[in-house]
Amino acid sequence: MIVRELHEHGSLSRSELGVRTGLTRSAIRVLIGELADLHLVNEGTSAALGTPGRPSSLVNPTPLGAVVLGMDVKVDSVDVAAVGLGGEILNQIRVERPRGRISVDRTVADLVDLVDRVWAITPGREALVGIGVAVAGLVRRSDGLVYNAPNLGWNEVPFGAQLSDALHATVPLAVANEADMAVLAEHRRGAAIQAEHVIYLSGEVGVGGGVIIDGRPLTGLAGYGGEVGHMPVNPNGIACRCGSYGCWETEIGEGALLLRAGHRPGGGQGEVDVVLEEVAAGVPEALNAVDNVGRWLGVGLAILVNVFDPEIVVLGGLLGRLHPYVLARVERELDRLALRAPRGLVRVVPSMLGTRASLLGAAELAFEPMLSDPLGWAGVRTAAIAASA
Amino acid sequence: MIVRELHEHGSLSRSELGVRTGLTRSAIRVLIGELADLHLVNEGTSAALGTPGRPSSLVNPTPLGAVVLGMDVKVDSVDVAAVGLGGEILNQIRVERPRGRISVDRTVADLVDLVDRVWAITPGREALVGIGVAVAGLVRRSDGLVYNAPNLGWNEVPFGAQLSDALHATVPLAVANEADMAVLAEHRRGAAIQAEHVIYLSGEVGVGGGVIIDGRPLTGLAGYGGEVGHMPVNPNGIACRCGSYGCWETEIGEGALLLRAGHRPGGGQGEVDVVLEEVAAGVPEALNAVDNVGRWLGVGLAILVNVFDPEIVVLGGLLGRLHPYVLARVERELDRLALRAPRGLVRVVPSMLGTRASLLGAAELAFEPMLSDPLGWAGVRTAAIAASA
DNA sequence: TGAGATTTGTAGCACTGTACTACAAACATT
DNA sequence: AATGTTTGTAGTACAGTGCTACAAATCTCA
Repeated sequence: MIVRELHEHGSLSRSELGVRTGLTRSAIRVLIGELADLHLVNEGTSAALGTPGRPSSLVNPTPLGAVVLGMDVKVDSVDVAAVGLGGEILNQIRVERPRGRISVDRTVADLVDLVDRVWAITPGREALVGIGVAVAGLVRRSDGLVYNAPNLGWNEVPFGAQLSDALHATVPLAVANEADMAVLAEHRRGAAIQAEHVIYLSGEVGVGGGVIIDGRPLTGLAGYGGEVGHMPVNPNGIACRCGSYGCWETEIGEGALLLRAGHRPGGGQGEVDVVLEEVAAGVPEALNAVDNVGRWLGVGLAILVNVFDPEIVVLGGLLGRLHPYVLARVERELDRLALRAPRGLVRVVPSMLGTRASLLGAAELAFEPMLSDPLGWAGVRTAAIAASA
Repeated sequence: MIVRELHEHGSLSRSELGVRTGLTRSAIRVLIGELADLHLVNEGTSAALGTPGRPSSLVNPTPLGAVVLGMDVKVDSVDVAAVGLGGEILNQIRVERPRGRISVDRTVADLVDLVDRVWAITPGREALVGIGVAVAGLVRRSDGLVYNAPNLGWNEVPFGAQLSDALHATVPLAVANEADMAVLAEHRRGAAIQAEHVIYLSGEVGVGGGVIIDGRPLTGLAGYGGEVGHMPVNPNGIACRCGSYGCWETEIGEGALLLRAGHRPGGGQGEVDVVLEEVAAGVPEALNAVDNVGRWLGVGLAILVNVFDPEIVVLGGLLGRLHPYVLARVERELDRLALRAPRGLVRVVPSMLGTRASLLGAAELAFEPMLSDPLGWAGVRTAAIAASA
């Protein structure tokens, strides 16, 4: 509990830790001592004052006491970052890659290369406790199988196993869906801090979704949960590349926006930028395209608001950029279509972490095994080092 | 953990309890002793044999060691039952009531009356540990406020407080949505035992939904979660009595079925029975009506399957009765509209508990405070008795 | 039919983790 | 400078669980 509080909230005084965990000063003292011995926390000077009484000493998470690798396989880029305890990005390196089919082997090789480059400039390699990878596709959590990733052209790829082998990983490696990771990051360090019921929508090429319920991520049976992009919302809708019809993505995705705005759908980021400029300039076709996105965004969100009774909806990626232009229309559709009871409790806000959300979320996922049992984890690590010596 | 295992699973041998809880024989022994002193459990004769070794003695939950009242406020009936630890219904009494606006005061009075009648034939009143009430409407969990219950004509009624006062309740009273309770019961004692990811659909007059994720009920921020009946699924759909348009309920609810089958929508159970007979007899209009329900059931379930990645969908109420007639069409729509990954994992089955599901679920909810801390709860009760003496 | 194997319950002891208490330290207030 | 407040420290006590040895109850096999 202590390590988790410090990791998620940042430095806290001993007394604040006592209040948050419910432990007494005695217990806090013993535990902080153990964690300090493991270099997971360190005690700083007294906290800020202003109140009577002896000032409480500040307990900090030691960034280099536990380090993870976060990775993000996006449609047009790949990111690797080393992240320290407390969530600080130690170093991050990105490579841009062309859109379209990109082989698994090539991706694994790129990631291995980026990892080498990150370690070259990052201390604390021996403190590595986990690896997390966000992928824009459907991922089976148990083994990191990528069931399919249309934007990458992958189908049933044992990506987790392949990457773990290539990295000669000696720590847990977890693969998960991009939006699931983004909502985790926004929940802990972004726009949804302190919200326990969060819906996140990522509008990249496709539309992904991530959900936090009661503070816990929704994964579903196998890890395919939260896939809202392919909810059938329009029975009269067009065919979707997923094989279905009238998917939400066909109405609010990048392609739908570009098409309705009179641009070629495959244009990518550059073309989207043009549309956004046109919107700002008041070009009717662009305004109309954005309005259509707003309308269908509202329809789909009405479903999700009824189903989840969330307190906040976070719009990321393209949808985050569109937030100022579509908010009014979205709110109107929600008023019209969602049940009044849950509708009254929800706010729709843009992402705070932007494109880094899924990368940071992958890092958070990588911390989980250690956070759930820091002492046990450290014990195992110490034993392994002792055995190898 | 021990009391919960025994309550949810039924009698278990000591050694089975050890395996399930991870406790050693020593710990089990001490704890069983304490629980036996509180009359929550009792030890029976040796379990069935066939294996070598000393036979393990069987531990039973004592039905009268902890008793709850479960209540169910339905559209055309009200139920009250006394339920013992282990889930056994000790006594249940129902009164039928005409459909339509029924006043809150009248309902409270009916419930108080039924409670008196149940206690008159039920021993163990002093073992009461909680009261749970299922209501066909939107309920705020924190205080039992019924935000609205269209079939009862209630709006923003402080039902929980009112009922608790009228009963002079000295134990926790919780009010919750009918379908949320039904899924709880189906999960613990019905069609979805051992499934950790469950979607339940109740088709009564309206369409309600309940969801279990990772073995835990989805409530949402205030308790309004799981309200799938008013998901907007048909943008071209008709106005719904909730004020929105194209709600799922307008396509798969009782009214939609009756209307399309050429019967008057307000006909109630009797009229539904006629339609089902017509379906069995092969009347084209009725078959067509059922097919339409199947189609839209599939569309909405495709949404839910994508969002939740469940392992089982349980159909209750009217939809449960329709299950054999609509299953094929539902499966076909799922194949067409849902993502292949989660779609492949899900089964669609009828309810096992039928009309008693929400009543049993309400009882389960009532057990929760005691189950989360049986010893503490018993301590409080003992102290209260001592103080009153 | 009886000896050994197997599994379980019992009893006592040890260990771990946390709370409790008293006291010292560091600050604000007056 | 005295007093009150809050926090850290140290020692002790207590509760809960695991461990070990032993007894009890059954099955298996010669």
